Amino acid sequence: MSPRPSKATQHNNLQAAIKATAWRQIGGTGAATLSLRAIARELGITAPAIYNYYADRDALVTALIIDAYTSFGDAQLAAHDAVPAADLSGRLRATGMAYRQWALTYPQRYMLIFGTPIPGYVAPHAQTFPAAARALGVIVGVVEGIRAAGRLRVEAFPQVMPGHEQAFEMWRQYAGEADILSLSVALVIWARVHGLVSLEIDGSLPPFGPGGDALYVYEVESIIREFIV
Amino acid sequence: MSPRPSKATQHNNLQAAIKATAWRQIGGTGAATLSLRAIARELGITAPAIYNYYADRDALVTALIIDAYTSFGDAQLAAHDAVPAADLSGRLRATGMAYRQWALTYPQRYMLIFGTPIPGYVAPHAQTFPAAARALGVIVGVVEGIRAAGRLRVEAFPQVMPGHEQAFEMWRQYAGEADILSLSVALVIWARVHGLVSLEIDGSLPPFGPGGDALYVYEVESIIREFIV
DNA sequence: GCCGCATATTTACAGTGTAAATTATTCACA
DNA sequence: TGTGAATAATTTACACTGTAAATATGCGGC
Repeated sequence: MSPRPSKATQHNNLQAAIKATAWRQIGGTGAATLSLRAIARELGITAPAIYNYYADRDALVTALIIDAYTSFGDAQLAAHDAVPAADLSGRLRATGMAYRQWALTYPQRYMLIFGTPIPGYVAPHAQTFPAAARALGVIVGVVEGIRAAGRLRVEAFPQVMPGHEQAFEMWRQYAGEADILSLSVALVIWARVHGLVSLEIDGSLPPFGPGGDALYVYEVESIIREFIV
Repeated sequence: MSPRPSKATQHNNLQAAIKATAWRQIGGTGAATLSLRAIARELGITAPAIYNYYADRDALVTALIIDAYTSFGDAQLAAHDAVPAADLSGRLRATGMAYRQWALTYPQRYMLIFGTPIPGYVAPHAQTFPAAARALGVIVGVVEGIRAAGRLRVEAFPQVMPGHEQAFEMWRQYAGEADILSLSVALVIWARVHGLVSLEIDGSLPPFGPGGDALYVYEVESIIREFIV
């Protein structure tokens, strides 16, 4: 085989094909067993060829994580937009339910985002942050909407440690203007749904109710009752 | 070097030494980069020698997870026993705070338990369950104490899906007698603290309050207010 | 004294990511 | 149109990984 294939036999977009194949393998055996050589094998090329498109395996994983966040954000935005802005609790409920639904539909993507799928890999927050903020910013926006309407119930809610407000500045930049209180409350809501969902995906939770989602529904309703006045 | 070292130069307890070395490496570079060969190198033996003590790498990891759960359980029990049984909210607060404290003290152990540290490794729940139930059973016991005192506030709390009660039978067996409602409530409490702690360990949360623990304290107090009447 | 078991070593194999050198194709410009 | 540079792949090589198989040595019991 010639070192450089003629344009006819060449993948028109190898960069995308590599990512697509990676997703297929992740969907099968999980993100942990992702292998550059296996991807290359499936694409009929050799492993080092991938280095023309991704600096190393970590760069590929980072691209996958960003894709996953984008897919996640799409689901969040769709749920958000399906409810009229006036229905504050409806939007919180819709985005909350969509959070779990997306995670259960794409458990591998969820673990790719929130787990530590690859040995030695640490997510470069600087690169993934925009996509992450877009996705998680939806809930932030919902909470901000509640606060702007004067219906956010919080008393003595803790404030971020002095000197660490900068962590929230990035959020504002990517997720739209939002009060620091809204951001803080959104964080704790995020933590609650994330806790339940990650345990469920891990198989540590038995299903509740006839649909298996009763515990999650209970928690979402509990969040609505606690934070919306 | 002789295939079998004379008893003088031999480790008196190689099984334990292997585990200890593994812990040291995990404490350094994290659980992801754990390597049998590196452990052997550090102990001055060859890698296959480890197979005399652990069937394969997964078996070693499983032993480490059980150890981590045991350490975790010790911390939970210590916090539990430090508060008199009559102080229901005090016990819930103490175990809740100890949960985060242990996780921040041993983040690698926490990730070993709740993450997916090794490629292709899936925790054999059947083996880890006893140690896990001992640790997580402390909160179950606290909630059961609240319920037995008639001070558990729940309304319309969801019930486990019909046919899945068996998942709770195991809990009862290892974590002591407890009402199925107490187990269910303990699960959702567990999910809440786990959500916050895992995000904090992941670096996704900025510190709150002067001590950095204000958001967690807020959540624990919120749990106490919500579930104790 | 010898046999057998336990405990290691050596060797080997199939993987992995990735660096370096090489080669063929394609494109831009004189 | 021809030539040189850039591009996109190859082959080769290295240092790892877990682990299976065969082998050798130390030690305790008959």
